[in-house]
Amino acid sequence: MKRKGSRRKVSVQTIQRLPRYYQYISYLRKQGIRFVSSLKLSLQTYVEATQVRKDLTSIGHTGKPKVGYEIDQLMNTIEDFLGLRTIEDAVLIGVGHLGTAIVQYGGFANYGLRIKAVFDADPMKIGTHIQGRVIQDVSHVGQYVRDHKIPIGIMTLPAPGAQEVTDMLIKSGVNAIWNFAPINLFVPEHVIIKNENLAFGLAILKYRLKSLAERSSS
Amino acid sequence: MKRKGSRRKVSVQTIQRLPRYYQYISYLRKQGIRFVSSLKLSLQTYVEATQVRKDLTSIGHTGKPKVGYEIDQLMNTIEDFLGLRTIEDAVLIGVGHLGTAIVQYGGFANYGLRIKAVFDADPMKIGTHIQGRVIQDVSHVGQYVRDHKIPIGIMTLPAPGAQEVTDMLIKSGVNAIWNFAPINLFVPEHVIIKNENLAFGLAILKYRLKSLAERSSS
DNA sequence: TAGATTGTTAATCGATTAACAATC
DNA sequence: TAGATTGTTAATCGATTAACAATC
Repeated sequence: MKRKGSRRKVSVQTIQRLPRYYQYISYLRKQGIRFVSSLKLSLQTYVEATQVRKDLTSIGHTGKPKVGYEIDQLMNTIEDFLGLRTIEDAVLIGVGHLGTAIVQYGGFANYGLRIKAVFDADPMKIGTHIQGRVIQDVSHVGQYVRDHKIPIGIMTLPAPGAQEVTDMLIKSGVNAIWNFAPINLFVPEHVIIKNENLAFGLAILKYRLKSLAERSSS
Repeated sequence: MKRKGSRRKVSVQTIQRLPRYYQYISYLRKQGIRFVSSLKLSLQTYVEATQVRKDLTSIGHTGKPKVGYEIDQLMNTIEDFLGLRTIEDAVLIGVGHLGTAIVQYGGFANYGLRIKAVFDADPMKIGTHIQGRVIQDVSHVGQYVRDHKIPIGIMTLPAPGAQEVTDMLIKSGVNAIWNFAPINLFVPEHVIIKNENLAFGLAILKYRLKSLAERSSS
C-alpha cells in the first residue's frame, strides 16, 4: 500500500460539508451532467466557492481551470474519502415506523450500508417479515452479531432499554452505533457513536421561526 | 415590551449545542435532580465546561458558584431562547413510515410542534386515519394551509414531487419547511428551510469507521 | 488569444480554550 | 472559613474569506 504523503488533517467542518456536495453531484450525474464548478456547488450548498475549492483540495481532488470538476471523478474521490464504497453490515433493533422507514429506504445502499438482520422485543412482531427479513427476537441479537461479525448497530427502539441493548451489542463486538433513540447513549472510547435526534433539528427550526417573528415585528 | 439590552449575537454553534444541554437536563429533571454544574454538562455532551458556561451566559442565564445551574430555570431559559414554548401548527405531507413515525412520536410536543393535519397522494391512504387524523388528499393542502394559517410544512414524501408541493405550501403562506425528502429543496429568502438527510449522518459514521480501520491497521 | 475558473497564500475573523478573579 | 464553581478577560487556535497568480 502506497501512501500519498501525509495529508494535512481534514477538519470536521469539511467532512460535514462533503455529503452535501455529494448529494448534489449525484443529482447532477443522474441528469447526465459531467462537470460542475465551485460556483455552482456554492450556490447549491450555501458554502463559499473558495471554501468549496479548499475542501476539495484538502481531500486530494483537483479540477481544471475554466472547466471545473469532473463529476464522476469527484464522486469517486468523495466516496473513497468517506469510505462509502466499503459495504458494512448492520443490525437494526426496533422495527417501529422509524426502523421500518430505514430498512425500506433504498438510498443507504449508495452509502455502503447493508442491513443484514432486524430485531424487536414485541412477540407480535417476532417471526413476521419486513423487506425479505424475518424479525428476530432482540434477545438473540448478541449471538447474531458475534456469529456474523457485524460492525454496526442501528438503534431505532424506544429510549428505555436502548442503553442495555447498546451494551450488549458492544460486548458482542460492534464497532459503531447509529442511534435514533431520543437519549444520549454512552459507549467505550474505542466504539464510534453517532447520536441522531430529530428533535434537535426541530429546535433549530423553532429558533429561526422565533427570530423571524421578532424581526418582522420590530 | 421591555428589551433586556442589546445582547451580543449568539453563534450558530451555540444554538446547535443548546438542544443537547436541553435533552440532558430534561432527563435529569425527570429523575428529580434540581441542579447541574457546567462540568456535568460537559462530560455528558463532550463540550468543554468553559464553553458550556459561555453558552449559557450568552443566552442570559446565570448560575450560582459552588451550586451550579438550577435545572427548572435553565429549562425555561433555553425554551424561551429557542422559542420552544410557542406552539406552532404544522401540516405533514407524505404518510409513509417516516411520516407516521413523526406523527406518532410524542416528544415533539415538548418542542412546541403540533401536527394539525396530514396529507398523502395515495388514494388507498386518503380517508384512512392515523393518530386521530384523517389522511387528506395532498391536492387540498394549499387550501388547508391558507384556511388555518399554518406556518410549518413537514415534508416526508419521496423526492420527486417534493419541490412542487413545497412551492405550493409557500404560495399558501407557510413560513418554514422541515424537509426529510432526500433532496435539497429551494425556497425564497423569506422562508425558513431545514433540510434533514439521514444519509448525511451515515456518511459521517462511515468515515469514522474507515478512519478507525486505518488507525488500527497501522 | 482572452477569459473563466482553479489552487493557494495571506489576512481576517470568530470560536474555543486557558487563566483566574469573584463569590456563594 | 475553605473550597468549589461560576463568569469573564485575555490568549490561542483554526476556520473562513479575500486576493490573485496560475492555467486550461
